[in-house]
Amino acid sequence: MIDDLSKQYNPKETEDKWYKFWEENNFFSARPDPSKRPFCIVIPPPNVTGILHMGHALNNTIQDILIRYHRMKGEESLWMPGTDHAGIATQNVVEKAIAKEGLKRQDLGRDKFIERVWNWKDQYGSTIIKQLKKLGASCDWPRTRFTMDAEYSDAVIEVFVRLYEKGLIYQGDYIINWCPRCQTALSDEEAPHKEIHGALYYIKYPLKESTVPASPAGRHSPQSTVDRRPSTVDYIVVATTRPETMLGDTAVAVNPKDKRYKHLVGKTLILPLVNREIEIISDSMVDMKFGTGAVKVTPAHDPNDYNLGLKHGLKFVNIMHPDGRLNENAGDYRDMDRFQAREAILEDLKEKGLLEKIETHELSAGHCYRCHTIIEPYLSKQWFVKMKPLARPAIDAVKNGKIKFSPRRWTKVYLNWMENIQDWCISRQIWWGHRLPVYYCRNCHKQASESTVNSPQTTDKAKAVDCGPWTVDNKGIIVSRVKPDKCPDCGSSDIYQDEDVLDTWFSSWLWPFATFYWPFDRRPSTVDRRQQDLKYFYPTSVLVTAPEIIFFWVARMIMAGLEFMKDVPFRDVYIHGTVRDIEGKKMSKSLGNVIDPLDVISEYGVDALRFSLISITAQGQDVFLSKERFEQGRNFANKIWNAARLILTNLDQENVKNDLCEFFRKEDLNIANRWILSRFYSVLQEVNNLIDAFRFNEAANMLYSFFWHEFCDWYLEIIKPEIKSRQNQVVMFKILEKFLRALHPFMPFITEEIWHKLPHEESSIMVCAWPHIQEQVIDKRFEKEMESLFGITKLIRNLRSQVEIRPEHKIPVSIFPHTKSHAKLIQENAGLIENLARLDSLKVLDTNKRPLAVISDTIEGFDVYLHFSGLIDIVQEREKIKAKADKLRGVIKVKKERLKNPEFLKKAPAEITEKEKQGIAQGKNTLQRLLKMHDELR
RNA sequence: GGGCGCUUAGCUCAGUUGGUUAGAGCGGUUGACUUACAUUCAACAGGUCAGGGGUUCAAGUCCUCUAGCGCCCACCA
Repeated sequence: MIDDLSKQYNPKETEDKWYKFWEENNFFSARPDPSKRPFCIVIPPPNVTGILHMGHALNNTIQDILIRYHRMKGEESLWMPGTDHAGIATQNVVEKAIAKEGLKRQDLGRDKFIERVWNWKDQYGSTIIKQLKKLGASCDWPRTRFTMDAEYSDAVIEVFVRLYEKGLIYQGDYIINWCPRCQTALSDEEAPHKEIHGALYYIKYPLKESTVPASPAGRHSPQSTVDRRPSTVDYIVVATTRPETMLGDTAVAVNPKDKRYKHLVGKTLILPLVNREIEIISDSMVDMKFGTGAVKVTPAHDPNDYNLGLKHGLKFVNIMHPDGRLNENAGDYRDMDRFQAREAILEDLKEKGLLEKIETHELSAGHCYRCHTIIEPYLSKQWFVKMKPLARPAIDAVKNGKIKFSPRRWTKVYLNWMENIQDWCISRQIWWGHRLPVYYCRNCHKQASESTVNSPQTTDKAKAVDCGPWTVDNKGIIVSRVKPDKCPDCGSSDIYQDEDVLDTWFSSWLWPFATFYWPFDRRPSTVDRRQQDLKYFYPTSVLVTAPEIIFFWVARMIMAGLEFMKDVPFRDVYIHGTVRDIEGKKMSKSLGNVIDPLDVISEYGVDALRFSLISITAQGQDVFLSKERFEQGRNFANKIWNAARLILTNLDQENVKNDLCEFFRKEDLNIANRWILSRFYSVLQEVNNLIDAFRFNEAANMLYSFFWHEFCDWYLEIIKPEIKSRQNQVVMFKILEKFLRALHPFMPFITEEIWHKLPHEESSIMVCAWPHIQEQVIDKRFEKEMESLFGITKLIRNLRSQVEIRPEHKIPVSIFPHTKSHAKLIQENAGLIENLARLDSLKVLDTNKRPLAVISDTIEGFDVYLHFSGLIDIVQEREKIKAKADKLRGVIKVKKERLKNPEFLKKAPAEITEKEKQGIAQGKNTLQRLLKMHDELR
């Protein structure tokens, strides 16, 4: 059992083995248990198309730590897994796949295409799950849910119908974010704005009839002073960043206060290239300072202009096909791509002398979050959720602390968004997703199919509506959980379903309860057990996620939870940082700066990946990664492995077998054992607090430095000479065993592997109890005393190193302890120091009279004399001592001044003043000794 | 245009509610194959905590201003 321990830890031999073992034993399974507290995390469902990246690795490691920790603490801990159907992303992936066969989705037709997506999902959809298993994720896998499962879809439909019935879902024609490549509407969140280097084009719009200017109006560029002398105004200059939209202009607007244009309001312009007559209107929305102060109004292609259009009763001229080409309303530019048309239009304007100038202009435009195409603001009929009523309780829940964000600063981000929330466009013109439970009676609602302009099958019929707003006519619209047989109004059976599907996030926002099969009434057979599950685990405990999906998902889950469950979906939201490369760039495939977690796993091991990732993730700060970072984790695993080897090869299992729970009486323990026990439980206490506060990196680093620097470097070295003593056997075994438990959530595989080599009762470390704090063994005095002995040891090592005494050369050392208790400490532990500092002998002096031929130093409570007769650089030594003394003098001076300050004495707490006093006394003492040494050294 | 974060050792970063002489990992220098580990051990070097001003007995930590970097949000054509 012991001989097979190799010198190096080999993760490959353990990882798959133990994962299989855990799964086979159902250790990840959680069931409602009234005798235990529930702890539940729902996984942020990765896309079915997903491949594990560092963001997943970090996110899921944190969740696994929490789950394993709470499980060991005796809470019934459920980690609910699943995947997201990720409408657009998945559709894009499958479209790419069939493109290799030369097919478009339209060639297959809707049903065949959907079938292909399901096939694809069956074949590749479990990749990400397998990878999460590789990471060690202890999810309750048999519960795995998919947002397109039949039962999950029931929840989606239920929610749609309820919201519709409550008047919170409506259909209407609005300007939405349109991706011409994906050919679907997007929500505002799915169209993030990015800076682009654009231009501001100044275009002349001729007046139908020239007028004499009342003032030098009509010329607006401040620079143009030379050529400004038209006696008449025969045009107005407008500035635009998207000249191609001029084809859809139906007005030019100016500010009513703008003196330059006051006399022109109401006059008619001739829209160049199109020769449409358009009116000059006035509206306070227009910013006089921007551009020329005159703005072209394109109600069908700009959200602001849309509002102006409604307000002033303007025409809405749609000039674009859904794929971004211009339509028949664009005249000569018909069928050109929107950017191609821009060039052509500019060319033509220039030729006609109507392009006054072009300025470079930085602007930001929405980009499709799936394909990065520039978004087109596009007028179309879509479905929306009214958000304000849902937001109100969700704001309250965070404000009154029912939900807490960590780090706290995200609260503000959340509240800011919530308080300015806009209605949510939820219909998508793609095929992969939940069909809207909306049906139309062809008889009552003749126009319905025609107004769904974006539906791929519909013709690209241009939309030139005379005026708005459109009355939303609900007649003939049937929103229903099941397809109705006939129209409730007219009785017609000519009924068809809306072609659109729902935004993916419209299913994700139900995740914390839909994964528990809510609503139950639709599947009565399994109601009882499932209801119990939901009741027991909802609200869930913690949501762990990245900042970029606070709006997409977190905020919406809170709203859905409060609306449908009447309770928050989770109590804590832990937001971790974004994983970036070493230059601070976001890791992405296109940048080619990706570090693949699977590569790291095969090179360093899962535990190394997890530990390194966690230890460098400060709370909420972004993570900057390079591959070398994983060496620390690998080295730590190796260190643990080798410490275990040492212990196992020296452990007489009889010593610990029969009395696993027995501790020696405290008084009988030697100082090293007392010390390490005290340290372990001190550290454990901290670790508990840190995990509870989501400070995982600090917890991990605390365990690291305890194990490496205290347990291995000092403790094991101390007991090594007497490693066979029964007391040492029991304590070293105990500490190792408890430490492995505490480390298990961070490094599950190596801890399990070693656990099985130790004498043990439980079948797996992951079902062991989290170590209970033994407060009675925590003793700060012993910790201090031990530190003194370490201090002396270090001081001797330092002196040896200064005079280059070879390690194998044992030398005599004398110590003068300043007090009786110090003397006692040294006398009792002389052997220990002799060993640690490789001494020939350690003599305790009763006077600090300096022996001959020594170098010496002093630390708190002790003078240490190293007997050495060789040559040393006396000048250098004296300088070192002097420098030390000078520094100390400075410290003493500062402290003295502090103590002289009446304000300090009055206001500082007693313990601080006391500390200062002690500090001075000790400092003086040490200083005196240093000076003495300095003088004697010659 | 708002909001947030960062600036601490050569590099990458920790640093809870303000309280001894500011820490870690990596890197550097020196020495060591000490029978658990060279993925190791020991020792050393290295910091005006971005800059200015303020609050306080006490500031890396709180306030304010400035500079640089980064992120998020926003309908200025």
